Amino acid sequence: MKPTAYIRIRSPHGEDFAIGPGKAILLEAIQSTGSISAAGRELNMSYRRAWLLVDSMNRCFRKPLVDTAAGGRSGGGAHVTDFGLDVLQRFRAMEAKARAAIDADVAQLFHLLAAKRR
Amino acid sequence: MKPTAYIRIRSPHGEDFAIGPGKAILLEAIQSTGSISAAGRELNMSYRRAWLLVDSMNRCFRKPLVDTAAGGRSGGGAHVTDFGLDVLQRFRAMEAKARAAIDADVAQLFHLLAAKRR
DNA sequence: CATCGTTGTATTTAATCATATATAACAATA
DNA sequence: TATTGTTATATATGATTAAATACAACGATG
Repeated sequence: MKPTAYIRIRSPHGEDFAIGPGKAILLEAIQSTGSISAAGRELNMSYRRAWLLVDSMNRCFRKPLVDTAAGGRSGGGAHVTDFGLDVLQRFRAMEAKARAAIDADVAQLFHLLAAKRR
Repeated sequence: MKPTAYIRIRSPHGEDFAIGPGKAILLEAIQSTGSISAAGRELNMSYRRAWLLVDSMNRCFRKPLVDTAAGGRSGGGAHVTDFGLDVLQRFRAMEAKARAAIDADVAQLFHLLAAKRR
């Protein structure tokens, strides 16, 4: 297993991060499942935790990344807004660029890491 | 205040990170103070926490990044090894490269963030 | 050999975070 | 209007993490 470089963007105000690897995955799970609770189940996290992450994202950015609706035949649901999709794509693009920029360095650093846990 | 992109390197084995922004700052504080406890005081963290971070680094890598000595006139101390300095410089270089690679994207993303906390 | 401040470790206490559980509001549909 | 599964929220319990405290070992020096 290769070492991995993670990047995350801290909001200029507040304490929490605007977006990172975990929130990106959650957005993608909401996209594919159509609800916060289903996404939470898929990612093995409690509904509360998933909701909290969504709420944090929606509050960090100018506009909601996820729109929600309670009620209806299927109980309701959630979907990633166009704005949310834009942010997600930007984040993934940034990840890719950062990774490409330090790929060789990560490989070198790998050789400095201990072979086994100790 | 501008939003900041953080990168950290996860060790290929184990759960903890090999190095990240916090450990880099700690290494620099050990460099300038000559001891783990003084570095901890400078960074407003408990000695235990600072020691735990140092121990984690030393175990993640092939060789110690910090050498320690107990006893002596001044009680003892710690210093960043040549190997540790190499790792630190590599990390700072990776940070700089990653930052340069996504600098423009971070600036754009800034405009998508909420102006005030909400 | 007594002193010094640090390292390394253990133990206890406090604080924080995560999970589990419960429940009201919701709105489309049969 | 009864049913449905979700959203949104509150509360309580458990788990995890962090801090506070204590103390033995260390070794150069006077």
